Amino acid sequence: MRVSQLFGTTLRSAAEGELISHQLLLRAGFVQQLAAGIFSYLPLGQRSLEKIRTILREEIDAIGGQELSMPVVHPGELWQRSGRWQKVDQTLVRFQDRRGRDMALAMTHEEVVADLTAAQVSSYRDLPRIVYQIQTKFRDEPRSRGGLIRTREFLMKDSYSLDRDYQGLQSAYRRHFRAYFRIAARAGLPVAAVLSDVGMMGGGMAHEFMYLSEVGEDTLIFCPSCGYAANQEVAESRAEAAEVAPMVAVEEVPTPGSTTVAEVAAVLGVEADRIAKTVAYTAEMARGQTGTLVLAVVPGNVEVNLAKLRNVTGAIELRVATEAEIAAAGGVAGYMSPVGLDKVAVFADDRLSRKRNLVAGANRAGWHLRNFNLDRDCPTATVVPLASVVSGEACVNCGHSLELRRGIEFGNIFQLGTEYSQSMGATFTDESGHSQQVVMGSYGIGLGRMLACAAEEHHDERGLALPISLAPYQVALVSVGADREVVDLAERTYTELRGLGLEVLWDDRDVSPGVKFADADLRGMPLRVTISPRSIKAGGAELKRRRGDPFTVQADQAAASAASQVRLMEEEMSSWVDQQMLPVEDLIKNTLGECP
RNA sequence: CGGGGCGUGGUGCAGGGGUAGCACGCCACUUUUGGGAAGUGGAGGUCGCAGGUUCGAAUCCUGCCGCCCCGACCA
Repeated sequence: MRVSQLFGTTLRSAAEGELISHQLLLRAGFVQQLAAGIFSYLPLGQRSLEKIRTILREEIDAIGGQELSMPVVHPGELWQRSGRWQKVDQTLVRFQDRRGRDMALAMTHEEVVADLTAAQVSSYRDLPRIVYQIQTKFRDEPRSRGGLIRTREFLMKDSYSLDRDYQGLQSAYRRHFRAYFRIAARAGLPVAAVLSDVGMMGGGMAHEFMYLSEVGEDTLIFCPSCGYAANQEVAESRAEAAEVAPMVAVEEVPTPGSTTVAEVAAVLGVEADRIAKTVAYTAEMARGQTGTLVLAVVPGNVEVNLAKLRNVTGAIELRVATEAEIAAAGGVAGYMSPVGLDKVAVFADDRLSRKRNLVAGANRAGWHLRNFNLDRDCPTATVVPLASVVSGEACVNCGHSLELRRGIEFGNIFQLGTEYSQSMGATFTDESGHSQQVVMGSYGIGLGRMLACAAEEHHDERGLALPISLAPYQVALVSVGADREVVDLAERTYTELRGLGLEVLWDDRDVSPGVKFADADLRGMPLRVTISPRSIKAGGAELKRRRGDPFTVQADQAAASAASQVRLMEEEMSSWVDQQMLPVEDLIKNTLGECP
């Protein structure tokens, strides 16, 4: 491709966006935004995306995946059958066709896969199978973020495993686990697998693959000693020993004006963790239904974990209750506790049941209670882990002190089980002639996000520095000036490079050399071949890696040398991948157990 | 949805009741050609939208819309 013919230009500056990946992808002319969270991919971005597609196809094919393609528009009836029509909030875009039928834009494809399976699979001989597609999803996120990190319309590789039993599911899960590490490594991304919430997918175990980054939106809990890794949404810590002090009678104490944990702690002279903090939420149990009040009680030094609360309440949406809602239930904002509020569902963090004689609200303005004991004073509470794990708490497995990191979710894997098979009637006949439900797994990777992560990981002050596996072109050919000799050699080298099967972007524009170099760097071209009066005088052509030192090769060897440089970079990449894969088998054994 | 910020040529910005400006980019010609060249000439803007105030609105007022950032959600 000649730059003079390329659709799309580089920009000197970009105002939009905080994230470096967002800015660079805009400036390098990879993407252009159409609306909030909706992007076009320009030819350069499209080529990088195509490389990602190829990696995904190769790796999912390698574990037995078969590519297919499913619709973007689904009949609402399908989602009604699975129950998600009611469960999922506005993230699922609903509309009606001309006949007034409910329709939905695909945000994921479990329903459709299960529906396909119902028709295509009928015998145990038809299992196991893995099917996948690389296709557009639309999720009307409340807020898109960080350029390509979170968009509303995005490309996703989604695969689905179909098995006759849970042992088969384990095997498919494991193969995806391994493949995801390879996929990330081939994109130059170091990732960690963490236990995760199943969210709207339902089902059993789930892992997220996280690219560790300070700009990540997720908080992750790691144990440096035993390798425990979990998203904070589901992370657990080891329980402290129960206190043995005798329970003392409850006593009301005045705390006028003290409505926060810090204020109450100061007034009463206790530590924050000696306070039972009560937070009221309004829980929406189904779409369109009026909310009901639920109380979450946690130690004053930690936060209520909404993912955990959502799971334990079964709510589809939770928001902090208003003062009016609290008052309607008999509570007083700032002085709340579950004591005496019989009609409200109460969920309490298990840490509280091991503590004795705490401070709690008195449900009376200006007053708190001393000597609150969860078991005695609120026996109706559901006691579960409800608070977020914080840095320094003890690992559930080994007791070592836990650490917090930030990460961007690049992919996830879910063990779904038979939930969708059941609602769509995906069954098969086993050897004994009995009908069984197909056991499903679901596995996603966002392509645009993967590109954004790669840009976060691989850049410098000059621009992108994508790994050769993702760069839109392997070689930037830069011709300097319009001398006959230069143009002839450039023309010849361009032809030869392409003849050798290399992807070349020739900057043949009539602009100054500085512009060409700056653009090649900004676009992150892995290898630069410069042909100029100076390089010819020095013996031929100059080769330079994106972050390496330049060297000169003979004119008639320019293409061949460039080709061997490219091959070298590809080999380096693949040995890096091998190195990344070294610990993975042990990791699988440790996190998923011995292979079934 | 709550909070904050911003909407002015392609891009980045200034202006703040009376002529719409700057830089980069773009077009033409000339001179240039190793790290975002120089000169000359030129094209390009319903100042987000609607209403209002005013002799007069990009500017003031009201409402709406859009985008970015922070929170609740996700690949």
